[in-house]
Amino acid sequence: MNIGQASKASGVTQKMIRYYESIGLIKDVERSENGYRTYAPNDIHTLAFIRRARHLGFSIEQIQALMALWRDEARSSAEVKAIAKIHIAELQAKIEELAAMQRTLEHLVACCAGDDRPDCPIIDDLSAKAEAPAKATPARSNGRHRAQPRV
Amino acid sequence: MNIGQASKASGVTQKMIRYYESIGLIKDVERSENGYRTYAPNDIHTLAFIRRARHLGFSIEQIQALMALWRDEARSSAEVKAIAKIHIAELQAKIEELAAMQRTLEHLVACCAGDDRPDCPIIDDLSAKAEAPAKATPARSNGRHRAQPRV
DNA sequence: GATTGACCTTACCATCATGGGAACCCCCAT
DNA sequence: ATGGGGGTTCCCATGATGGTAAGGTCAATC
Repeated sequence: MNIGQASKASGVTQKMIRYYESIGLIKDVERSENGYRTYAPNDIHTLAFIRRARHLGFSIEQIQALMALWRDEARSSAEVKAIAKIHIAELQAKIEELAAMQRTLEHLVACCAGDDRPDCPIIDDLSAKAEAPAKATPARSNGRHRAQPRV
Repeated sequence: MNIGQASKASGVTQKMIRYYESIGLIKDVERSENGYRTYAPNDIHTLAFIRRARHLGFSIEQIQALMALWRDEARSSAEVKAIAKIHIAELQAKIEELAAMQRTLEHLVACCAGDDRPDCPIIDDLSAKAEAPAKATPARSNGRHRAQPRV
């Protein structure tokens, strides 16, 4: 099975299949005489595993660990669970970060008339020089740790 | 005021100040004879604006639009509000995507014994070949549009 | 006057996972 | 032999950020 077939069967793009091979996430696959990569059903299975793990937001590094456990007959489910729990915590952190932004914005939007006049609490907030906190949403610990968050 | 002072005063790293200049988000600033960038209080204000907008998760492109409105005396608050609403929707979409991952993972983790034995529903799910959906979380439309989500 | 150290400059590389495209090779059918 | 639909490698781009190296500048201290 060539890479095009493997891509369709696994749902992973050809581009990414080659990338996963190049970074060692999957082993270098057999080549036929013309240099084409040749995939066995087992390889497709592996690729689909990766696709599903990516779909759940696992990083390549985490997937590497998961695949090692997958192959390991003597694994303990505790190890797998630990990785999953870490990822859940990562997702939770990210969600909270985004939700905090959203909350602030919702508040500002609610305060903004949204008409033809230039007066705008959103702009005011962004251009504010360390004003006193608003009374409507008091002392809410919204975990601002990074000044420049990666979004 | 040199870039170091400007960085401290605005909370934007020197690196990012130069970057913002290079991409045209802020105008090329005055240079003193030795080639050092020189910042006026107004520039600091602009940088702080950018920092706060980034903190709310606005993209550089959106910030460009927000800053144009900020400078525009004849702006309508509706224009600002529109940008903010778009961003709120983006945040919402992202949050839902992550929450869907989290929900699935929570379910799998709850099903996993997490002991010394290798049997693991998490691994089983990842390596599954298009099984029937679980009954515990039925037919939930969790918006899976991208096969390989950017997380 | 010379050295030190804090500051500034540009330029390049790395991140993370992914897509796009060019230039080229291979195979099969018309 | 020509065309088309595979495949291959290599380079570049994304977005926003950090790191580092090699060098210029300045003020203070020895």
